[in-house]
Amino acid sequence: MSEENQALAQRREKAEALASLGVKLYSNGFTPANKISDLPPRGEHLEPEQKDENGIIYSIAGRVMAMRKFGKAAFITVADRTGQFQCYIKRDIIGEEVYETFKKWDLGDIVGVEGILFSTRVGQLSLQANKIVMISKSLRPLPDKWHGLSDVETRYRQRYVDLIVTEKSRETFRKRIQIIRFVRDYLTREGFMEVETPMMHAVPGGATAKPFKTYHNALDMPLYLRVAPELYLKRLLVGGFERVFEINRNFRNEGLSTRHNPEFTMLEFYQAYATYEDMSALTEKMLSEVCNEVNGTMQIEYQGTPVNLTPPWRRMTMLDSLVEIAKLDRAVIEDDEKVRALAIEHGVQLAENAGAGKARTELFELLVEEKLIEPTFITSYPAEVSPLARRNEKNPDITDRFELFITGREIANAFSELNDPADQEQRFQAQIDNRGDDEEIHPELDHDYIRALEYGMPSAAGEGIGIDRLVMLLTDAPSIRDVILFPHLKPESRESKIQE
RNA sequence: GGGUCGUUAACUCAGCUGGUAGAGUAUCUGACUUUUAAUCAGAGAGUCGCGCGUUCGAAUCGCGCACGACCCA
Repeated sequence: MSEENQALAQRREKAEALASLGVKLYSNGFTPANKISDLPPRGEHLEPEQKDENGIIYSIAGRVMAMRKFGKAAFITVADRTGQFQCYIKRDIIGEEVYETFKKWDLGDIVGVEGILFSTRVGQLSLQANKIVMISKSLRPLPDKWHGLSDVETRYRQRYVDLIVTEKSRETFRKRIQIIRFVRDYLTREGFMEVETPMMHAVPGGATAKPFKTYHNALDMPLYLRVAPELYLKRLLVGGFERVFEINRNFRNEGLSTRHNPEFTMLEFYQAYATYEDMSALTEKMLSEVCNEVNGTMQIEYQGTPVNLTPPWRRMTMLDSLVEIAKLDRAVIEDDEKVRALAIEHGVQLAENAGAGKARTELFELLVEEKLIEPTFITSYPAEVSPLARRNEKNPDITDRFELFITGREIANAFSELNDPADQEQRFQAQIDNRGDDEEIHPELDHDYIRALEYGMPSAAGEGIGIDRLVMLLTDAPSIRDVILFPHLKPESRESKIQE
C-alpha cells in the first residue's frame, strides 16, 4: 500500500465515521442564499465583539480553505467563486451532537454554513454558524497551505487542484474569458457576424502546417483537423456575409513548447471592401482597448519588460526593419542575389528554388523579430511567403500584408485578400510543387475554394489573432500552458499517481 | 531532434567528498470557547522517478529510460 493510499485510507475512515454518525457525505439539499461577495466587507458595520443587531441570517457554501480548531469552538475559512469568508463554529450554539461531527471535517471539504454576522475581538467580521452542512467530503489533502502548489507539472495535469489553491491562476483564466468576451463584443458592435465553420477538413488548407489526420468510417475517407478556418470564412464572403469572424480551435501536429500547444484558439475575421490598412487600424484600437479593459491600463509589463500599448503603433516595412533594426546595408537587402548570399552567411538553410523574398523573411525572423518589443506592424511581406495575400498594386513582388509583433512575438497576421481565382490557383499549385520531401504537410489543391472565387469574392481584408498568445501578453504568463486550462502533456508514467 | 537542469513523506524543500533519510506544513492522539500560517505536547508516515552497473555498502558515482522545466533547431 503506497503512502498516498494510506492518506486516502485515513480520510476514508474519517468519512465512514461521519457517515456512521448519520452525516450525509454528499448531500444536495443545501442551497446557499448568498454568495460571499454579498456579505459586508471585512471590518465594516460592527465594532469588535459586537453582534449584528438586526440578526440577518446569511447562508453560504464553499470549500474549507483553513481551519483553526480549539476545544469547543473553531474558525474556518470558506471559499466560494466570489471570495473567502471566516465562519465561527461554536459548540454551545450549534449543539454538542453537531459539533462532534464537525470535529471530523477536513481542509478541502465543501460545506454550507448559515448564521449571523458578528465581529471578533480583533474586529474581523465573521459568520457565527447556527447551522452547518457537509455538502461534499474531500478524500485527498490539499497542497501546502503556505507554499501553495509550485510544481508546474501538477498545476497543468491537475488543474482542478491548481484552481482551488492558486489565486493567480484563477485570475489568469478569468482574464482569458474576459478578453475573449471583449473581442467578441467589439467585433459584433463593428457589424461582424460570428460563425462556425468546419473543424474537420477533407482538404487541409489556409496555412502551411502539419495537420492531424483522422478517419470517417461511414464515408470511408480520411479527414484532417483544421489548421486554419481561413478558406471557409472567405467562402462566406463570396456568399455575401460581408463581415464574419470565428473564435475557435485550430490543430497543428507539431512540437510542444512554451508558445505552442497542439490545439490553440484562433480569432479570424474578414471584412469585405476593406484593406489590410483598415485591419491595422481596427487591431490597434481593439487590442489596446481590451488591454485597458482587463488591466485598467495600456502600459503593462511582460516578464519584466515594460510595453506600452497606447496607440498609435509603429508601422514599418520589412525592408526598413532590416535596415533600421538589424542594421543591414540597404543595397545588399534590395539586391536579390546579395540578400540570398547574406542569408546563407547567417546560417539560413535556403532551398535551391527559394527566392530573395524567402531570404529577406528568414533574415527578418532571425535578426529583427525578437527586437520588436513595442507593438509594431511589419508590412510589405514578400509574395513568395504570402500565398493567400493580394499582391501590391505597384510592386507585385510584395503583398498588402502586415504582421503585428509585441514583445518580440507575432500576435497578428493580416492581409488584403487575394480574390483572383487564376492567381490563387497558380499559387496553390506552386505551393504543392515546392513542398519538397515533407510528406507530413499535405498541400492539396482546394478546387472548391477556387470555384467559390470564380463566383466572385469582394475585395476584402482578413486577419488572424492567436488568442492564447494575446492572453499570455495581457496576463504576463510565461508559458502558453498557463493560459490553457488543460494543456497537452505526455501521459503520466507513474500510474500510482492517479490510482487510489 | 540536441543541450542544460530537475524528479527525496500528501505538499514545499534540506540531505557536502558514497556509510541505507530530515525539517516545516498536512494527517492522527491529547489540551485549549474570539483565531488569523492559532498555540502547546506526543505519534505515524518514504522501493529517495524507473532499470542496470561500479562498490563491502548508492538518495549520493556511471550508463540507459520515463516525465517535467528552460534554451536551441
